Amino acid sequence: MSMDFAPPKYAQVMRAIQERIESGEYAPGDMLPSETQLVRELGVGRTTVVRALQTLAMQGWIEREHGRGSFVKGRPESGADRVRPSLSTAEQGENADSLVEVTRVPAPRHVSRLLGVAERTPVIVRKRVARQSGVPSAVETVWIPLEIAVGTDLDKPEPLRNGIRRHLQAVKHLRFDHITERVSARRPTKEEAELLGSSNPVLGVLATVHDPAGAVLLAMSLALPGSLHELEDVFKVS
Amino acid sequence: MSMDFAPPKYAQVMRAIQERIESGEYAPGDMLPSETQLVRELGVGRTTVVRALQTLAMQGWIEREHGRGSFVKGRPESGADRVRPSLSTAEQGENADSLVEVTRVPAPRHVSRLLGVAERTPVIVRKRVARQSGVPSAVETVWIPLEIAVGTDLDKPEPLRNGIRRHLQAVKHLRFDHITERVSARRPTKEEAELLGSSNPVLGVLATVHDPAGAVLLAMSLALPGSLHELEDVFKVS
DNA sequence: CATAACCACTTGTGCGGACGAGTTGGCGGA
DNA sequence: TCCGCCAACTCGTCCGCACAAGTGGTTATG
Repeated sequence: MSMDFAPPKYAQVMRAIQERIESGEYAPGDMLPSETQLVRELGVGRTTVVRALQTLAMQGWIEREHGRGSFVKGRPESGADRVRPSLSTAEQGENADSLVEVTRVPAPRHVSRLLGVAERTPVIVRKRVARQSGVPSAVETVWIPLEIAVGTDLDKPEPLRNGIRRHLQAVKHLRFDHITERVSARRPTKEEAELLGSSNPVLGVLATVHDPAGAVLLAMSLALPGSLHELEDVFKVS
Repeated sequence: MSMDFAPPKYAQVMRAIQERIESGEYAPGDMLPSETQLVRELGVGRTTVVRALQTLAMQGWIEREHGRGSFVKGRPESGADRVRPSLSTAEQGENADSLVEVTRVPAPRHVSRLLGVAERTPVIVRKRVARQSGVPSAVETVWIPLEIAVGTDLDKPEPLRNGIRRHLQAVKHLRFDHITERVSARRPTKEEAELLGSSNPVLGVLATVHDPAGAVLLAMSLALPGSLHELEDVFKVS
């Protein structure tokens, strides 16, 4: 009668141990019960316990030392995902305020390079201003090839409430697979300076969005005022 | 007689399959031999084959589909490690040309924050200029607490041939565990502008280096001219 | 002809047992 | 006292077997 969908036992063992770590019952540095003890306590085979422990070790929850035991390390840090400005730009919903203009122009040289099309091929440009509590905090310029934009609302001057990624996903089933992003420092262009209300240095982000096959779906150029944005990153040495 | 150090069998199975993928014998999309076939071919138990295949799947070499088979995906991409300017600064060897000055000064406010010491605590400052084919490409200012610098050559105005990390490792057995890095855009300071020969916008990098316990070993502030540096990053969506 | 049952294949999970090897502490002999 | 050996513990690997469950093609049935 019951749905009776049981996760595999080794996963249950993992969960049990993770919960004890998170609750503090097993503190960092503590030795875990030995495999044999866990077998008795949990009523499963050693194969199962070992599989659970080895997976936890791979994920960084515990450390295993041959001949000594298994030791708690703590909840693994997720690698502290960096903030990805281009990803926010792809996700962010638009409103009448943020959308500056939508035009169709021949692709300038640097954009045609990013999109992999011939120079001066017509492309759609969506220009937007992101604001934080009213203050302009970024100018986002998105370049979309016509083949991609056709049949969507990307070339229409109305705000996309759900953002670019969700719109393309819903209307044309296009999947954003990965993004390459290049960050530098530069002066804002004249237009960016006007929209931002300042010509102080900006972080210039150039990004291309790719589908699973690696083809470029669209490109974007962001101007983030240096006084408002810091991109933080934590990483292990060697 | 022989050293006769044999890696575990499951690792040998993994290697065998990886090699066949890299050689092209198994092309992306191909179905791998079934577990039973591998058992017969390689003369090991199914447990061993399964462990190898499941590990390969976790690492992204292959995909496994219940009831259908295992399929080649290809060599997993390493996540395309981003360039870490602060890491280069820690590793880079110095020479008479690059070292600008080594002084002892009271920590200014923002540095004392980074180092977690009281304002105006004396600290060592090493200032260097990185060059690429003669052109100044970065100004690197490193701030080191006295406790760390004592007993090392960090407070001496001679170039450290092997770089800061290796020097601290060799002399005081201090291990660099992780680094947090914050990137922004700003104008260079007057001194940076002089050393760089330009006052165009720079990427400003503030970084702190931590030991395994999380304690701050040193801090650094880098000025990378925007016209010379792009930080590239590739990442998966969602 | 459409459908259902069946079969041969695949991977997923689980058990018990076995042996190897590293670690630790205690016990006895020198 | 000091040192070496050994037993008892730990994890690492491997095996054979078993059964569940998903997939795809063939065959029997209505």
